[in-house]
Amino acid sequence: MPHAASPPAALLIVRQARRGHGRATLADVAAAAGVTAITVSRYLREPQRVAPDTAAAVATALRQTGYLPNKQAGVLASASVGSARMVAALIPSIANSIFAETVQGLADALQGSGCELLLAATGYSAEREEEQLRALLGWFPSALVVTGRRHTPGALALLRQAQARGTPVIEIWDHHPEPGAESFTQIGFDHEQVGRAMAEHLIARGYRSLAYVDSGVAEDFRAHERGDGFLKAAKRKRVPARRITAPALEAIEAGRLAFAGLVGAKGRPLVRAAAFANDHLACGALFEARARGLALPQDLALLGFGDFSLGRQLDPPLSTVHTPRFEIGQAAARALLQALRSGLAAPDERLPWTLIARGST
Amino acid sequence: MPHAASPPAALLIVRQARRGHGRATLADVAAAAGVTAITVSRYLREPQRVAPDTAAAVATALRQTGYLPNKQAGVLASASVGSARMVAALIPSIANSIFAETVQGLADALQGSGCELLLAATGYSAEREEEQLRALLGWFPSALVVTGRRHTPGALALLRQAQARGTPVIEIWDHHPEPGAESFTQIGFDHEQVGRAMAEHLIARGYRSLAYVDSGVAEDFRAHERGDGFLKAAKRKRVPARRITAPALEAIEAGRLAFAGLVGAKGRPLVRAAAFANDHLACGALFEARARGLALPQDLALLGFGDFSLGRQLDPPLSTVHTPRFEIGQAAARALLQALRSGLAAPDERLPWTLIARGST
DNA sequence: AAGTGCCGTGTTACCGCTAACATTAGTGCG
DNA sequence: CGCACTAATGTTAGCGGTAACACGGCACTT
Repeated sequence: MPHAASPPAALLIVRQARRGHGRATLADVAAAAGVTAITVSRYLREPQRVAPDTAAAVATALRQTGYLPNKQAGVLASASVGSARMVAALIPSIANSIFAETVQGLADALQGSGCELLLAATGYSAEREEEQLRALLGWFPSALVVTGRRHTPGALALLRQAQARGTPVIEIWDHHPEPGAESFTQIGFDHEQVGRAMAEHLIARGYRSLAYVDSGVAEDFRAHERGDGFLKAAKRKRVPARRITAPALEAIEAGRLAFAGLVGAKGRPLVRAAAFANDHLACGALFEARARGLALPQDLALLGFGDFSLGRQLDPPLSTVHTPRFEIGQAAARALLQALRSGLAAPDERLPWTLIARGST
Repeated sequence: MPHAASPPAALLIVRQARRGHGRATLADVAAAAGVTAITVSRYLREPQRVAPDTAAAVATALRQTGYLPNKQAGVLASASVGSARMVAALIPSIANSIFAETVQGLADALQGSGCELLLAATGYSAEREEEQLRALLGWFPSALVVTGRRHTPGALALLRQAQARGTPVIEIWDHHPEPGAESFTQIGFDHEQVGRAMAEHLIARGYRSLAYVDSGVAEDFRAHERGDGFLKAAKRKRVPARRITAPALEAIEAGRLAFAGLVGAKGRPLVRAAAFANDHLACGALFEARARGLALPQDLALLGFGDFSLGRQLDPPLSTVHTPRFEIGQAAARALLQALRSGLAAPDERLPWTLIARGST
């Protein structure tokens, strides 16, 4: 068993400094201002607690030294959860405009409160979500924003742990509270309900055979759920409906190709109307339909999801479901800031969507 | 002057723990494994340096305790720059698909190396960039990725400081090395050159009066530079060219409205060809032109920028400039990882773009 | 005049982890 | 058998900041 080391006195002087960076520290500022570190620290956090002339001296010293606080040290020292003012967000894909806009909303709303955003993409993989979550948690984020309500058991355990420690956990883009099972704050909407509404819209318009063109991304649960709702509603109304899956390609192109599944050998549509997992797919199908000389919506009605700006500009303009994608980010920011302030989990928020009937249905 | 406090011995016991969170620390794991903290720390960083049976005990203890390393503490302790494995990125807008894809490329390429991404949007404002930069630097990121080569003096000073301390600084989406002025690693392309190529393409096609429709975003320097190059090249070839500015709206809509500036009172085009700051603007103009019954490209040729998937699907398909938007992110990640490993600034990279002539010119 | 309370600032310890050095046992070698 | 050397682990002292408490001085009581 090793014994206690007795360091030679000279060593204390020899030991070289471990600071690799050249940045000014609180102590440097304090020295310049003729006070101690804690006074500078107080000035920065509660300026009214230091005397006016001390404050002036500190302010000067801060300017002279170009001090930038080391947040790592700050978080470590005030170990209370939430002090980090850093929010970790996990989304399926950054390149997907839907999530990009949500992140924009989140970032915008956090900006004012001095929170930084730690972002990671899961590529729609639950396993990668868990992995990323583990990495992000290493930074002790003040809050966690994850997409959807489906997680691996491991990820779920991590999220629950975090929540138990007082770190708000927000699930975005979904709203499906399960009675009994306590869960995290959900901010979004019910995708099955949207799917039902899509089917009901088409049926109300008089279309009597339907299709739902699902996303080619196997783990896009929310798109699948809309499909479930769609088929369920059609079944209830006794209208035949099928589900086909788009190829896993760039979405407009995928929509073009998926169109093949909607027409028979003679090029005539097999269904009267089709709903799509997203507007890009629908636009692709619309382009293809037009290229083949179909009259829309007489020969085939098309209904998108997402209300991307493109759909509005087409001929006929695409009927679609407007989603609060920017608002989800904003609401998530509001919810987590409130949770941080109050210490209580923020309430779920069901955000409104709208089915916008334009020319294509 | 206050004196040194002499804490009563009892106090040492009474003092409550400052740990607010309930997470296992290295010491907890060490206790469970019957070793000291440093051994666990070694196991995690250089497993080959601990004896096999110790390693086994530590591994078990890690599993039992569900230990997650506290990266704040780790970074603080190993104060060497770059140890954070966290990259801060500043982009104009997350919602803009161009930058979203770049961030996706960055995130994808960083993923493997265990780097986290700290993201902030500047909203195309240089002042906000400086502000955000200041905030991000508080986390001691291992590397900085900023967009473009124009910064406020304050931001520039911060970037230079960071670089001087050994933090790689990468400017993306631009490539315009100024001889003499040493700057940061630039990864992108020369926008003025692209603008020239756009004009030359249109002139080569035989169009003898041109317009450049600039972005409505006042601080989109790169779009302006393309316009500069465009006008310069036209002037050199003695072809009349004007610059008009799109309204600051959603881009497709803005393109529709900008179209008004391209036609005279009688609805006839004032120019033979127009180039646009981005594909969305061009698509908007294309929609409007088609709606007014113009023949494209006979009555008016349209040239976009960016090669968004939409343009490929239109009739006529949009001629455009393909940009390496995903690759810029990837290259930035590669560059900064290399810089971190080597300790030297990574070399500039000029990434290739391509002018793709489709049907609209 | 002594007690009370507050104001402004300082001292100390500690957050969780790691660099630097210390210490022990074991191994090879002349 | 003593010595150098290595392998494995430990001790100590930080990193830069903040919580908790200490303490002198002053104003205000009574």
